[in-house]
Formats: sequence, C-alpha cells, structure tokens
Amino acid sequence: MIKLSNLADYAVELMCCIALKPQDVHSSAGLSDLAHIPLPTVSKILGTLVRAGLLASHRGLNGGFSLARPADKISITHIIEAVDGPVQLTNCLGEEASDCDRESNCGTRSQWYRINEAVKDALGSVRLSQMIESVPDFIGDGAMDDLPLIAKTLN
Amino acid sequence: MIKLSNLADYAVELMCCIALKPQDVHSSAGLSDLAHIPLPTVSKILGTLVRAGLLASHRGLNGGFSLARPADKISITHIIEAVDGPVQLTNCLGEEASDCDRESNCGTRSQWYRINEAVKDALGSVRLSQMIESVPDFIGDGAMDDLPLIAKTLN
DNA sequence: TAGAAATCATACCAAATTGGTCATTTTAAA
DNA sequence: TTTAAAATGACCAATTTGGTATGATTTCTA
Repeated sequence: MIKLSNLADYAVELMCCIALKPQDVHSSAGLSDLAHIPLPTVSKILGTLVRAGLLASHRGLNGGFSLARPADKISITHIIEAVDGPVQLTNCLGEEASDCDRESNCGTRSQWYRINEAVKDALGSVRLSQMIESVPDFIGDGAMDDLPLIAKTLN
Repeated sequence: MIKLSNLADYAVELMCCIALKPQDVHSSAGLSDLAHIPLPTVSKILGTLVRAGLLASHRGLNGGFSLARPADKISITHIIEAVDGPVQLTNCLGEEASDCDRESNCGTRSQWYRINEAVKDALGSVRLSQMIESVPDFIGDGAMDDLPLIAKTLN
C-alpha cells in the first residue's frame, strides 16, 4: 500500500489544527489533546516543522508554536517533504545516476521523471488554507464531483 | 523520502524487460541477469505479477513468463498496485472512517481525496508501452545527455 | 534577581515492515 | 525418466518507523 508515513500524516493534521487559530500560540500538550496524538510524537514532529521553517517556536512559560507564514503560503508538499524528505519515487531520480548500467530501462527515466513531477504537482496544488476551509459532509456520495483537474500536466 | 518500495520499482523494470521482447518467454534467471536483481527476488516479484494477472507463466522446461496482455494495456499503476497494494495516501481514505472523531481536520478528507486521485492519475497515465519506447542506445557514455532535466527540482 | 514552572529539544529504544534467502514441491519437455 | 524451470512457503536480517524518556532553555513571578 502506497501511503504517507504516519508522521507526515500527523504533521498535516497538526498544521491544520494550528492554522485554525493562527493568532494563538499552541502548546505541544494542547495539540496532543486536540489531535489525539501522543505528546512526545507531537513534540518531535513540531520540532521538525520548526527546523523546516514552517512553524515558529516560542519557548518558556506560555510558549508554544505558531505558523511561520500565512496558511495560504504553505502547501501540503512543504509539510510532507519536511517530515518525509523529498518526493523521489524511484532511485533513478536521485543525484547519482547510480547503477544505471542497466539495459533496457533507461528510457524509463524520462517517464519516471514525468510521473514524479505529476505527483509533486498533486501534492503541491493544495495549500494548508484549503485544507481547513469548507468542511462539507463529504462522506457518502457526490460531494466530490467538482474536484480535480489535477494531473493535467501529463499528456 | 517518498518513494516506491524497491519491489515495486523492480517490478516495473522487469515488466519493461519482458515487454521489450513480447514474443519471448523469459525465465526468472534470464531476467535476473538482465536486470541485475537477485534471482529469488525476481521469482517472488514475478509470482506476484502472475497472481495479479499481468503476466502469464509457463512451467516446465523452457518455461518462463510473458505478458498476459499487450503492453499498451498495462499501466504503471497496475504494476505498482500489484506489488505494493492500492494507492491510499492517508488512513483517512480507507474503508472504515476509523477514528475520525477528530476535530478540525475532517474537511481535509475531501482534499486528501483529491490529492490521492491526482497521484493515481499520474501513475495511471503512463503505460508500459510508453516506458520502453524511445530507448536510445544509452549504454556507454553521453547517450543520456538529452535525457531531461531530471533531478532538477531535487535540491 | 533568583528560582521554578512550563516548554522546547535531543538522544535513545522497541517494534514492525521490508527486502532478501533458502529449501521443497510441482510441472512439462526432451 | 531425467532435467530444467516455476510455484510455494518458511525463514532471517536490516532498515525504518513510531514512541519514550531525559535534558536544556526561556520566561514569568515573587
């Protein structure tokens, strides 16, 4: 199953919690309660997000975390890459062309590149501000009809 | 780092090797040599692909594997999902709405859905036949100079 | 101004997934 | 009947992931 790591998933969720009240300073403990994620794990993730420049931390009494920039300037890719590292579907796409003495499959590189870009676009096309707006009850049926348009870069 | 599993990566590569000579029956050992992947691993992956209906197996002497359908009827998604399971970026997207008694983040589901679909589209938009076309004789040296732009976004 | 409380930060440990190996059985062609 | 090949299942190692505990830092308050 292709999925994000739990930590990346958590990270997006925590960012959403913070973005809902952008003015407030949110403590790890408070966010842990709100999101039902173990406190130490929250701590670790928030620390990562601070180092990535997505959050600002305020130490000391009444300290906590707040967004480093407006929610519409933060994309899902930013959050995910901060936690999970870059989107790089295949080893082929790394810096070293590595062991590409393989026959028969290097025409695939340009295709892989396309696919990888498309995935990044998909992730990058949604901003944090969008994640928290408009919560239609989407469970069930047609609520998702006006959706994508994404993945248009291909073809 | 967001990446496919090695097995999925290998699977695509093996499928490419087979698709290059669609008439032939390819033995595990031959493919292992060709792709530089350990034989037992090749065996395991090919078995999975057979069960997924992407390959046909021929037992006995001079047996081996061949495509179960034309290369332009097989998408990368087919191969990847056969090995890694469905593309399901977040737990939220699974069948059971699970612990979505979480506050504040369920508006995110419809967004996650969009993102997930886009990723699937990206993977599904490339067919096996495209992966193997235009394979310039790249073995050797500068043959891959015109190859794109790769790893440009990575930094 | 000093101490204490609240909080961030980091180093450490355990468990689960993944990747890879081996040995056995089944099949079919020569 | 012998041989070469696939199919199957159990097994082991290692990386990664998730979680825990402890330590360091800042600010408030007395």
